[in-house]
Amino acid sequence: MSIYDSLNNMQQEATFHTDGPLLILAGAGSGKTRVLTHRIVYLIEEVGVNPYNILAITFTNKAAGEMRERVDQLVGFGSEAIWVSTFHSMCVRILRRYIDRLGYETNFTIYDSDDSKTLMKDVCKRLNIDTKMLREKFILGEISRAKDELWSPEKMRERSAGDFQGAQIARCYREYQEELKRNNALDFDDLIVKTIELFQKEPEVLNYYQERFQYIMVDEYQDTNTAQFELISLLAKKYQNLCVVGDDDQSIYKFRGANIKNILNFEQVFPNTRTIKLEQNYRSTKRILQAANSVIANNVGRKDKALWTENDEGDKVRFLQFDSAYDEADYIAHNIKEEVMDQGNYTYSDIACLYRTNAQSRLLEERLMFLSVPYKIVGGVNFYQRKEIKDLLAYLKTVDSGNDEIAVRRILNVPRRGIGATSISKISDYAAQQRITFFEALSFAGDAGAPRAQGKIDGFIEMIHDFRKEQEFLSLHELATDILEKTGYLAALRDEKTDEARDRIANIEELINKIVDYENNVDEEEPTLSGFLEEVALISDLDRLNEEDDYVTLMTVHAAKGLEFPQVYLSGMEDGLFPSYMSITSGDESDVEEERRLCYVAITRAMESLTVSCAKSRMVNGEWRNSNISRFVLEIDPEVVDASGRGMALHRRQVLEEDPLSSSAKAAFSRKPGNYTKQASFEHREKPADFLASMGVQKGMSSVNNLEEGLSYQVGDRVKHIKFGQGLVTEIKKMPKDYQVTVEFDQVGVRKLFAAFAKLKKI
DNA sequence: GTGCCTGCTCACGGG
DNA sequence: GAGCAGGCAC
Repeated sequence: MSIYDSLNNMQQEATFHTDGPLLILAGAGSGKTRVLTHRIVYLIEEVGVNPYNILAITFTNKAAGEMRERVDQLVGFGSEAIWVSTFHSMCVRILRRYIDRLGYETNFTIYDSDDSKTLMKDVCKRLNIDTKMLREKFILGEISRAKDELWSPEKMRERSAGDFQGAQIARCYREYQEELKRNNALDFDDLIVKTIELFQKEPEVLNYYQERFQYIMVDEYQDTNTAQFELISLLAKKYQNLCVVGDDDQSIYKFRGANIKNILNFEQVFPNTRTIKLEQNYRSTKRILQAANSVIANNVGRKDKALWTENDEGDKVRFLQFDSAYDEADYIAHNIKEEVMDQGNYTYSDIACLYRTNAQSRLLEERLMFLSVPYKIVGGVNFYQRKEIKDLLAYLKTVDSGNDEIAVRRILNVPRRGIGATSISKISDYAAQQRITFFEALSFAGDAGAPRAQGKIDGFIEMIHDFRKEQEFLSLHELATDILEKTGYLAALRDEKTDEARDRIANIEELINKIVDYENNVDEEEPTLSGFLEEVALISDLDRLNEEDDYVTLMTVHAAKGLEFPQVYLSGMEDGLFPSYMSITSGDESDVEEERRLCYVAITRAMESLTVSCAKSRMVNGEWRNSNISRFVLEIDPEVVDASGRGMALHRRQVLEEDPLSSSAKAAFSRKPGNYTKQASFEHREKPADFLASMGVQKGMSSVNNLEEGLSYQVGDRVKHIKFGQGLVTEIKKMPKDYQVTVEFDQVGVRKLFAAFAKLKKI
């Protein structure tokens, strides 16, 4: 009896085929992750491959985390030597080591799309391009496409001969790359492109990694683009031990340059490829699989295949149409609570709510929170795009290295120091002229033509230098806290005394918590500022720590790829939302086909129970929009659909009776989005006086003594937190400048908080 | 240089 | 609905 006995014939064949190129065409739920992980074990234990020589690439951080876990469980000793990572994090790791050979410093920063946009704005200004006519976003999109295809600015210029707009974009591209380099920064696409450049320019570096990664596996292969394919080809060229796993029906990243030819032409590029098809589904009931199959069958451009299962028939797919998106969200939240609390059929973590766009999470969040149903939103870059978070990160980046102009400029006058836009742009031009960094140029504000600002700027420079010195004896979260205090950033927010400012403070607190999490969980080396910044640059979801907690998962269908849940709610199934308006009106039927594949992915996430819902009317961009039932819903084989549900009207009455906030709840729905601060809004509503009092108490706290007096609670007390709700204080630990309070919250479990930030209030 | 108001634009997905 | 650029008054 071996661990491989549990695999079916095809799975075994894939597992045991270790030498030479291997293409696994794996349908949804056909156990491809099992094959990949077992294959890794087989390589190590039977073939005798050193774990150090294995590379496994996944598409999302979540997938990488899950694969890592499964591999660790199966392999045991030595598994940590295996590289399991996303394309992007693999490239970061390589570039941190060798990018100096391309003339960058190894402590480069990574620009997110907002940073890129800011930079492009500058570039356009410099090139006299009217961004009303030619939008930055459009230019960046074109540049990104060029990078996906590995076109240099030069190549782009050649290709756009005779095309005025194309030529302009090519100019922007060149200028943009120069600016990035001057800032010692890379954007997301550059991570891939520069790694390829490195490999092409430095054969011995390539050789090193070819020797290192003798066995390479790529998951979600259908979503790789040309650049990623080139990268893998380079790495696998020497040993040819490349195993890719993909499913053309689940290709959902065409918008990002995914090139389906990478699958279709694999056998040509890698001769002697062995191709194995996995067609038995182990995940879903027959009816769910039938629903998925009947939808995807409507795609014309696809390889015909037959996914089948030996699983039970299962329940029919439930379909419900509601009057409004409020009703829909409300129903889902109630239904989840009922399933878990009353019927005990499922735990919260068995359940996922999927939707097409991130914006749809707001209503669900609101209702789940109201019913105290624990939930977590996966993905959604919201948190790290918030102004206050970006500000604090910009401070940390500047302290870490002044090279990143975008970061320095972001905070030079935040909070206000009387350094205006005119001075900033003069210094920026001067820096470009002198070929020095913006931060260096700050010392020459006079020469740059802004002599009057020099005094204020010197104060800023000195402050940054002070923080750099402090770094030596402060931990990261202490440094962050110190920055917030000394710059007056927090004080400015506290003085505002608006709901919005309080939300921002809560978000900052969340970031501090994340820093502490990082400090506690970084295993390889010492926690460093650069290390933390690197992590947040690539990971949008640091919250992987509470994995054992029981919560409902909310995410977009894109984010759900590769995952499975016993019970799935698929909401917002309306024409114009899913499939998106853009795909319907583009005139290109293949756009709708990509949406249909996305729908196929959504349906195949469900193992036992699938509820599909839509709303007749929904608030979109400030106005009510009426929609029809999604064409995809109508494509589901009627045999497997139960559309008799009419619980919504009944249910609504019930809600009005038991929900004292329901009138104001509607108003609350229209509050600004804030995945991380919603509870705060409700808390304000309930006890504004308490909340204000706790804000006031915090204001004067700067020294430990003050603070000690200011702590209105002790171990054993029940306290209330604006975000996490109520809980029990289990420990108070004295820290150099603050107290660390451990609280067991009723809803979110144990959290360690800092007294100066956590506005804990005794109840 | 700052703060406030207005009008415009964008509303799909990921690292 | 919300963020942002541009215009304007101070």
